[in-house]
Amino acid sequence: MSAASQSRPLRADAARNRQLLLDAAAMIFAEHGMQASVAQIARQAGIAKGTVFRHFPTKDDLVAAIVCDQLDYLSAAGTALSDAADPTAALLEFMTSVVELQTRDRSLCQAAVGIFQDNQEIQACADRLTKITEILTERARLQGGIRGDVTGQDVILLLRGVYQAAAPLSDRQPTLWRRFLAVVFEGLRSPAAYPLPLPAPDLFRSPLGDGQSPPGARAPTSLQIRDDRGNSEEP
Amino acid sequence: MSAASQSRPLRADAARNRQLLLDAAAMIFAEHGMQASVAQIARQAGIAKGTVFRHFPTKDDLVAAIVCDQLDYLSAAGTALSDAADPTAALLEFMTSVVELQTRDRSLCQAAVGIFQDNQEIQACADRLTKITEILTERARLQGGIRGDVTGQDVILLLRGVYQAAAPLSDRQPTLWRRFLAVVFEGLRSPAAYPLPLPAPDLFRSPLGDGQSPPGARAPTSLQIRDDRGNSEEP
DNA sequence: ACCTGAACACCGTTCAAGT
DNA sequence: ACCTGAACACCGTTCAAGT
Repeated sequence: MSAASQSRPLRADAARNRQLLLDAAAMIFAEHGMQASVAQIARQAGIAKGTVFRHFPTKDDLVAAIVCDQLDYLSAAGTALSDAADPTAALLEFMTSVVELQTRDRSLCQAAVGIFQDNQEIQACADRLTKITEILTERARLQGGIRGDVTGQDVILLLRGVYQAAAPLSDRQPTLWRRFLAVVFEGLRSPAAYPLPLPAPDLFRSPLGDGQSPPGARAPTSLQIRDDRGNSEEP
Repeated sequence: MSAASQSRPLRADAARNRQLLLDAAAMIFAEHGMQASVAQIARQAGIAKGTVFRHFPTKDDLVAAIVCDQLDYLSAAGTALSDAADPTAALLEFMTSVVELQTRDRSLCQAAVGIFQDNQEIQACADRLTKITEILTERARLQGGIRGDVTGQDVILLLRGVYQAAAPLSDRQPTLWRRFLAVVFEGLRSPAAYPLPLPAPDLFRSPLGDGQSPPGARAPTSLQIRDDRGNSEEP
């Protein structure tokens, strides 16, 4: 379902092997994270190691394919909530789903850091997810449930943070992320006591801000105590 | 300075090599993260690869030694702030320092997940840091600056989250973490709109809660929308 | 005691040889 | 076209041989 509509259709055995490979990879990455070996996945799928690299030129590409499926799943979950009666509650429910999936699949969050940057396919999926998150965020913002200077980008990245905050204890306290999600959501709530420092993050094309600029950008430095020479990009 | 006071002193050349090794490792880990190869570090230090494993039985132990130094640095920074005039501002300044160090040294945060669990040395350092963080947190709490159900454990783990949230964009927007730190700190502020779900995390010995129990534990489920069957530990 | 470098079992990746 | 498995350059780790 991920990158199927390319060139001409695969040969029967190739298509079969590809599916076996994807299934095996999804299973093993979910359990052991993306540091699981290609050999292990190939064994699980019942194909030769070399075949893996025929379907995906690099291990990262294989991870990317799996991650894309999950990002799309989250995009769908977000879309389903995009006309909910209570936008703020919908946003929280969406955020819950995102962290929940991360805890179920260890590779999702790991992959985000390493591959996000240059992988084309994952970029497209991430963009879709960002877009729907932006919609949910804006609805909650217009409802007055969350502060005015928060963007969908903020939300997505913060959800990565929520999962990672709880990750060190995930085996001993597997639902601890709910606590941290509550803290973060509390921080997003209206009314805002202090404006956020720095402009909102921008995952998209341009180095910083083009097209529709994010709403709450360029707030004064607020409560930052140490010297923060504001929004200097590259040093 | 880390684990020096063990058994009898090292031979002159061994002590010298150990220091060269630690310096090289600190430099290279900071720059490339802990996935930098042992060979690279040995080369930088000007010693043989085998010598690395004579001083540190495993690569993780080497990482742990470096990380411990940094945890101790943060503990010292926290101690220096433990009698500041404004406890809430002190806590925020401390939190800023912690995230700042993580952005300067990529290995710190990475190591926390993988090694925290079973490494003795790192446990001791982390415990010290947790203790001083607890002190700073309690002072801010008593001042009324942050909500009553937040612990030092929460703060430490959330700081990991703040860094990780900003990590995917750290090369393009290197100070973005300040924005996310502001969101999280806002979530910790008083007064609390809703109580936090789940008991506070507990990095220490016991599976859950012994000795001095954390303050705000066992709050009702608050705003969680989806089914959260509360604080069930192992499923 | 400590250092060294060859050796080992792994890893991701490549590619000639098969069907 | 696609699959296979041997081969390659790497990795962390071990250890006999040196001083």
